[in-house]
Amino acid sequence: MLQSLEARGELNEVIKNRVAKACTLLDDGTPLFPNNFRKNAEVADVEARFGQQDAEALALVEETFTLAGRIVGLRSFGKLAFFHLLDSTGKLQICAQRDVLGTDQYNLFKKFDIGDIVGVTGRLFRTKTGELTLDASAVQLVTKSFRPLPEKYHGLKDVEIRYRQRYVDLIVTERTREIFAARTKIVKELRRFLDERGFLEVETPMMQAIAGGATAKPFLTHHNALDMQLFLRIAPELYLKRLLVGGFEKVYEINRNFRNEGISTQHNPEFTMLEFYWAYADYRKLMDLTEEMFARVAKAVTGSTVITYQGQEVDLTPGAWKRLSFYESLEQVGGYSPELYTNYDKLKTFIRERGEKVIAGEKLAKLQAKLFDLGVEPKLIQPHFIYGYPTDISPLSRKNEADPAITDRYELFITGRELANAFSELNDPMDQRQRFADQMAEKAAGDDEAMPLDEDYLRALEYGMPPAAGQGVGIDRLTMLLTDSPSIREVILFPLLRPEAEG
RNA sequence: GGGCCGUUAACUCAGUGGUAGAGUAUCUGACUUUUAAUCAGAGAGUCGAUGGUUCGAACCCAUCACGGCCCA
Repeated sequence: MLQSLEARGELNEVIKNRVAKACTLLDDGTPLFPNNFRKNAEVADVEARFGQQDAEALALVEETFTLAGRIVGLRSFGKLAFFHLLDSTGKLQICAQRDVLGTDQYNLFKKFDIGDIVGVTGRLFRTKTGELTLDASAVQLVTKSFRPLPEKYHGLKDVEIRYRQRYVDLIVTERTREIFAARTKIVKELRRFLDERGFLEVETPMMQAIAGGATAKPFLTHHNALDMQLFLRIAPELYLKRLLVGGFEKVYEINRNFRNEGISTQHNPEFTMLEFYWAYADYRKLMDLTEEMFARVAKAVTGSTVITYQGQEVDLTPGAWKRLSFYESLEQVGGYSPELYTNYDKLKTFIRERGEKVIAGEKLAKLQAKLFDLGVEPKLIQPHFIYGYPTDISPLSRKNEADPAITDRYELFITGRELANAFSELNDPMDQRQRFADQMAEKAAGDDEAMPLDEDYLRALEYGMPPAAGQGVGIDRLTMLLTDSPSIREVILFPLLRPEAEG
């Protein structure tokens, strides 16, 4: 181990000391990585049972507890020491006294380091300062730690180390542990919400021969035995809708999508989406369901439907959500006139002047979408459903019956970001074939994000897909919102980073 | 892809051209109720990398790497 550390230039004084100490432990017959230790309690249980009891009440408790965890924050006084034991449920103070442990056990304890995983047994008491503490009558080394933990007060600040060595971040940053616990809670609560309503959770292919269901660049991979080019999926949409054809009326999937695009505070190449489809419903019904769903999850995670994100209050209480059509939002929120957004040349100039790229031959609807991104989206802080998107940029959505130039589709915006995309599904195979054809034309014209034609999907529609509404919800962004995290990397355990520089 | 900022001890950070600093952590000693324990002492560095300017570079210049924020 020393040689490999030396070779990587990571060997320092502290590690050398710890290795030397470990050697003396081994010489004394103390294994560094034993597997015979068994605990019988967890910090949170102890806290829950005795957290409220005073010193007198605790003195009457004869039960002993055996806990395991990592030593964090050691304060030593010669023949007495206090430290905190961190397990997956929390922290508990441990008191190690020579008079209680005996000289041999105490001397053994003195060889432990901050960061070591240890087992302790003892009774509970309350210290002079009133903290619930376990008075150790036995200690055991469970796992030796050779690397020093970051500074106890400032913690780990270097975001690069926090993301690359998330294991260290999780040990020392309580907030990080909270965020990922919240993330799990969010996903569980979404599942519960959908399960209660009869939705069936399914898993559809992540490796797809045709990457459809969204407009995005895919990752390419290869299957050796079949000698076949495959894409990592950009969306599960077309497979989930095949299941509607197959007769499942309510389905959902929570899983990863992969999009080969830039990285930012709101984009990670792999991200998690909830997509669900509901037969015999339409996009209006989904709006109601979504308000209820978000409120439910917010309440489960934060305790309230009114939350704070980066200092701004956001009201997720059902009924408080605004509904605005796409064109209304351009006028009312963006302050743009129809003279601007319906005039192709004017709009093109306007957008270019504001630094957005315009590709030659782009349709008016695409320019309108860019105008929306520029001047409307950032202003939608409170929850807004923006509905009635142009048909040209909604190739899988059902056309509005009164106006075929727009679709029965909405996007949900909160804190100036898109959180969800939903629509009444297009189930007319002839219309869908035409939309794919339009997309292929755009692809030919140079739009490398345009959707490919999926012949098998059309075949499925030709068997008949019931009218349905479906929605995709970005789980990472929802987690950002509910954990008040400014960057998507704060809510992804191992965000994508370039390889570490050598040496 | 572009702009700005960062990279100094294990961690958090000072250090604007003249021998590399502090706190924490570590080691030694004292200490049985601390919780950023306290007190005394010690050790610990490829100043991200490479090149250049200079008598002399952590510091100035160039290139590169990694990261952050903003823009595309």
